[in-house]
Amino acid sequence: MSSTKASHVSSINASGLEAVMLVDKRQRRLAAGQDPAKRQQILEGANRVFSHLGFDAASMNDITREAGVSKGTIYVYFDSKEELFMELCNHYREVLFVNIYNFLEDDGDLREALIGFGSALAELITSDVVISAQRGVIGVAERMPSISREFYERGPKRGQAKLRGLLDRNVATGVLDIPDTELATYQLVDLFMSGMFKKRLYGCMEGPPSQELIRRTVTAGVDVFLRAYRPS
Amino acid sequence: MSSTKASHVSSINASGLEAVMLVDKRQRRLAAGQDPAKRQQILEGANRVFSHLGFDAASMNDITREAGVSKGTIYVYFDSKEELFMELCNHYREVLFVNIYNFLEDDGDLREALIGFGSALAELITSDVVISAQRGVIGVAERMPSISREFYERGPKRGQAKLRGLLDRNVATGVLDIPDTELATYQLVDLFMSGMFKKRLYGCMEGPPSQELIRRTVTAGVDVFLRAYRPS
Amino acid sequence: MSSTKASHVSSINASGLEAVMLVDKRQRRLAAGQDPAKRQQILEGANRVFSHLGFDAASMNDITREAGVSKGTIYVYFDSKEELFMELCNHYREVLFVNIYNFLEDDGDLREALIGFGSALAELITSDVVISAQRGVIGVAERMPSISREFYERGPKRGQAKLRGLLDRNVATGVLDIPDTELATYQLVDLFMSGMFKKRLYGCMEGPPSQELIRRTVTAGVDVFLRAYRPS
Amino acid sequence: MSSTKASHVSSINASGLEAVMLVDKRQRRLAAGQDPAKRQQILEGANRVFSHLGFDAASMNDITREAGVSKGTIYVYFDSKEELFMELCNHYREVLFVNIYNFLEDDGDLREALIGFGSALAELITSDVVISAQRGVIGVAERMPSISREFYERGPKRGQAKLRGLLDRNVATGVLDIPDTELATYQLVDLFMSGMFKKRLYGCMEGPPSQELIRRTVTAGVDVFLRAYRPS
DNA sequence: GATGAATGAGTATTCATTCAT
DNA sequence: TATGAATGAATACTCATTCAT
Repeated sequence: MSSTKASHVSSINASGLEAVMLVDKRQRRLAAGQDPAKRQQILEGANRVFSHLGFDAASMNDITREAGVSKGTIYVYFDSKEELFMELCNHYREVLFVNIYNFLEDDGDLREALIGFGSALAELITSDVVISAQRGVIGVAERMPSISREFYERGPKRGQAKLRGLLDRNVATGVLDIPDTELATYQLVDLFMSGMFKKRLYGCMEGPPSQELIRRTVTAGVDVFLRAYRPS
Repeated sequence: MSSTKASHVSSINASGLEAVMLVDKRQRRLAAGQDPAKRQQILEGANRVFSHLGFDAASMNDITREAGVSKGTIYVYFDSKEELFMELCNHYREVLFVNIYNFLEDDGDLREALIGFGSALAELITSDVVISAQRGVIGVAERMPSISREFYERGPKRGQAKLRGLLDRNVATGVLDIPDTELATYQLVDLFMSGMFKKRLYGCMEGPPSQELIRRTVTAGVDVFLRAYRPS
Repeated sequence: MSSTKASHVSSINASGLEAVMLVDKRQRRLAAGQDPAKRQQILEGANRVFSHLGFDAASMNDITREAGVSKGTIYVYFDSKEELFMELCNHYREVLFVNIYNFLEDDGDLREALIGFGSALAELITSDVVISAQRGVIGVAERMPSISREFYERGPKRGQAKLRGLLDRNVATGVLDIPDTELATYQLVDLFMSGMFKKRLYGCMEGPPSQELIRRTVTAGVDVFLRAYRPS
Repeated sequence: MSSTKASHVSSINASGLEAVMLVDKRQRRLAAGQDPAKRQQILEGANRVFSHLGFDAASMNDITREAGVSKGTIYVYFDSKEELFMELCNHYREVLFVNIYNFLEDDGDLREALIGFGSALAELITSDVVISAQRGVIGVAERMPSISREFYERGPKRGQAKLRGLLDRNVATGVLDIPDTELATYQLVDLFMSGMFKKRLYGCMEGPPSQELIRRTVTAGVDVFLRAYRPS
């Protein structure tokens, strides 16, 4: 299962995004700034550059080179470097988190469901792509608060809500005994990646954690959670 | 006790740092780059600017203006913008974390000790100063990994080690039953500030959390931890 | 003959260099840093500024203003101020010395040939353009020895070699009796411009010497040389 | 004889300049900017720095360090960096050329006298100290023409006059047959150091020429001169 | 519509000069 | 009087943005 997810993260660029490229090639020419394939091409180049360098150190020339489009063209699609960055964040947020919530639909065993979702989430959030994105977004949080806020609210927070729904349902059926499910959700998500998230963010863990480490951490986290919140 | 600490964080600038400024004014003049008061003045200005703008967007001119010193003077005290930033990180790390570990020396009630330490740590880490510092450091992690890594290793990681000592001692005496205390330490620290840390980092929580919210979150976290790891 | 050359030196900027500017204007646009006219424009501005101020005192802003190009453009054509200066030296060396050696091909009367070549060389070397270049190059000789060395080796030294060839041929045919033609060549070149070169270099002679003065000095020098080295 | 001169050049700093330091130590304190020893100390430091770096690249801090005086003190003795440089040039010109004309007083053999004087002059002018000074002076000739002009007029030119006197006397007595002794003087001086002066100035000859090379060059030059101007 | 050469305000850093001690 | 810390204008160089082609 988590091996399925593994391909999820790493193939984001290839599959998740190209869907948008199904352009109607019949029309002779697209209006300025209207070709989704070109837009996509720019976003992908920008992503590679911003990921490696961060917002400030990335130059529009770098992006130009990486995307294979001219400077002028970029400015037709995006008003400024800042807007390009914001759109990039929005874009990836949509794409990355789109499939992750399926794990929560399952009505099978609670522990299994939590471990499955937790593993997928932990893998995604500690992946190179997402760590870079988070760093970029956190780095400009002070200057462009809306970007990072939105990133969080539409990304992690939405996951939180879905997860909370699952917990609520289990509280209702008496499987769990949780006084404050909002707080418990935060706790559970943190427990999913204890010892991995911060290390990754600060660069103290070189690459993404192994499947095995993720599985071990998530399992331990879920068990702590269940021992604490299962009715005695 | 934690209320004592509360003043600790918010008065860092006023109390913690000015101690150094008690310079013997009798001596003729201080050597170039040797006046601690001036050094402090520069660090404080730099802190304000870096906090608001991040490393890249902050200009030395901004810092000059904010610190009220001339450009030349800054370069007498710090070799470069980068060094100034690193020194700032080191400085605050030293000052901020210096007193926090006292809570772990207590040999009183375990739950009380954890709640005391957790509250102090959560307050510190979600404070404006420290959030800004973390953002700055995370923002440049891709390009200057040594800075952020060092920040983590000398800050959070050191706290982790101290806390783990306490857990180990309680496992030895049979008060706790923990298979992997390293992992458990990470879990506990995350539980201290579930729902607060990320929100703060991403700018989704405007100011620092209230004393009351901290206390509530920490207590809930500690209780989850103890329920999960207390021998049945 | 030397009057033909006279126009050579003073019209260098107008004629010698603009030849390159005959660009085919049909092509769409020239690649960055590839337009010879613009390159020339920058070199001419730089020449004016470096000539008046020397390498260090000349600022890139001055050159920007004088050349009528933007700073960015200069940096597309030349990597640095230093490189611009070196290219300028190379450029003028090539252009200025290109036609001077024709006088040495002549197989007419030796005295006439020496006077013709000496006049052309003296006029060139004491011209405003070349005096400025030499000053610039000598001024940085201590710090950037490669520039000035190259200037000498590709400029004066090469002329020396050609001239020595002529002397060698005349020694072989018994027209001259010279024990050391290398030294004799240096002597002859110095005799060409005795009393003019140093005065010009040190700024003691305001403008370039008159045609008449050059002719007189060169003739006298050649006669000294021939009296000394003609077989008795 | 030329070995005596050799020590002349290399001991300039030690002997020639300290004479000025014979200060009357009885007076309690010297007026600001009036202590010749301190002035000398500054000039020596400045000389070392300007020689190695040239006018522009030399910083007042370098001079401060090298001279062992404070910045303020330098500005008491010299109004500006520029004035310091000018004074330095004047100073060294006086000292260096002061003893060289003794060779011209001799009323012995003409050839011997010319070789003696020529050797001393060539050694002096191609010495490290004087080459550095000339480079410095030539490098700023465009911006500060008075400095370099004065350097030439009081240095080389004055020597020229003395030498011309000797030639004139020999023309009067029929030993030489020279139509234009002014020009002949320039020719003779150039012949003294053919192949050495320019090479040294442009940095194509690493250190000062050997005694042997000087002797050889001067002798050859004098012989050319005499063959050309001795009455047949 | 797409291009990329040109622009010039902005950057970090240096250094001649001043002036409080 | 001598000092050297402080100043801030000036420097070489970069890069987001524009606009002629």
